[in-house]
Amino acid sequence: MTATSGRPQQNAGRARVVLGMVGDKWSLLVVCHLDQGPRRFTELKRAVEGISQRMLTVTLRGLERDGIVTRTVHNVMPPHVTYRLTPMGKTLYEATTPLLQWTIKHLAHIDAAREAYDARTDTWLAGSVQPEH
Amino acid sequence: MTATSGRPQQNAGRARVVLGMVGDKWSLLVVCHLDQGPRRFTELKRAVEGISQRMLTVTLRGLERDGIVTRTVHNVMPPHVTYRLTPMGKTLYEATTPLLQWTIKHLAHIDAAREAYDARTDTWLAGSVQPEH
DNA sequence: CGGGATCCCTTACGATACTG
DNA sequence: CAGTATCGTAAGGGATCCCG
Repeated sequence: MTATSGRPQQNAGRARVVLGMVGDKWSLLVVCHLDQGPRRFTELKRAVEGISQRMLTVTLRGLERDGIVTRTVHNVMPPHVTYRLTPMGKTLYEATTPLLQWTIKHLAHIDAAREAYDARTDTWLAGSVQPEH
Repeated sequence: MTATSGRPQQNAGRARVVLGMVGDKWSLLVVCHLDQGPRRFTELKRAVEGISQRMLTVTLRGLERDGIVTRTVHNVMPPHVTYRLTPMGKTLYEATTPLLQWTIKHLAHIDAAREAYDARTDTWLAGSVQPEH
């Protein structure tokens, strides 16, 4: 048997839960940065390149709801809010490590596979359609 | 340092690649089933509950393009096509194992966190609006 | 500073019908 | 059997404005 026991249906079903949590565009990015230590909203906004303010809010709310991060509000002016990983959040990030490692290891191979596939596909298209007269 | 070395920006950037591959609704499900051995199109269709014929095709094409599965056509009538994991596909699935394990371990805690969060949120909403009558 | 509310566009996805 | 083609809907996500 493989490392994960049980029927594939079960495994995969569970997998959907994690993917629902960190499978989106930004969650893992944010978790990754929070693994470095607590961060404030604007710090994250700057650190996570390309994220919009709206998506940072949405992402953080989702992570908070799932118990991955905690949100701490210090009632001062101007507002001061810090986000940090929960212990569970820490373990979640650690659990993604093999996947990170895998990606780094296979990145070149993946790119090659894609180019090869696209080249095949493009050729078929070019060959099936007659260049107009 | 954590298990993954390098700057978070790098790690997370790589993570996006894997998530782009298996972060969608069906890919990991399909990979999971193919880990059991080669399968035919209709076998997968039946095995992966709820997947539409269209999404199975789309998913398989994507996995094929990324070098995760191979598609083998036997030219007979009726058509006979088998899909199987590539060696790289095997290792990808293995790399997801910790995440599966993590999910199984923390599922109850996640549900609890969600309910607690939702309860808090609902209370706030209920408190701000007066019950009519 | 740390958001919420709104608008709008692009994808992902599902249902259905047709085909070699 | 193993798809392709087409359509409609829902969700994801970005840009912008506003507010305590």
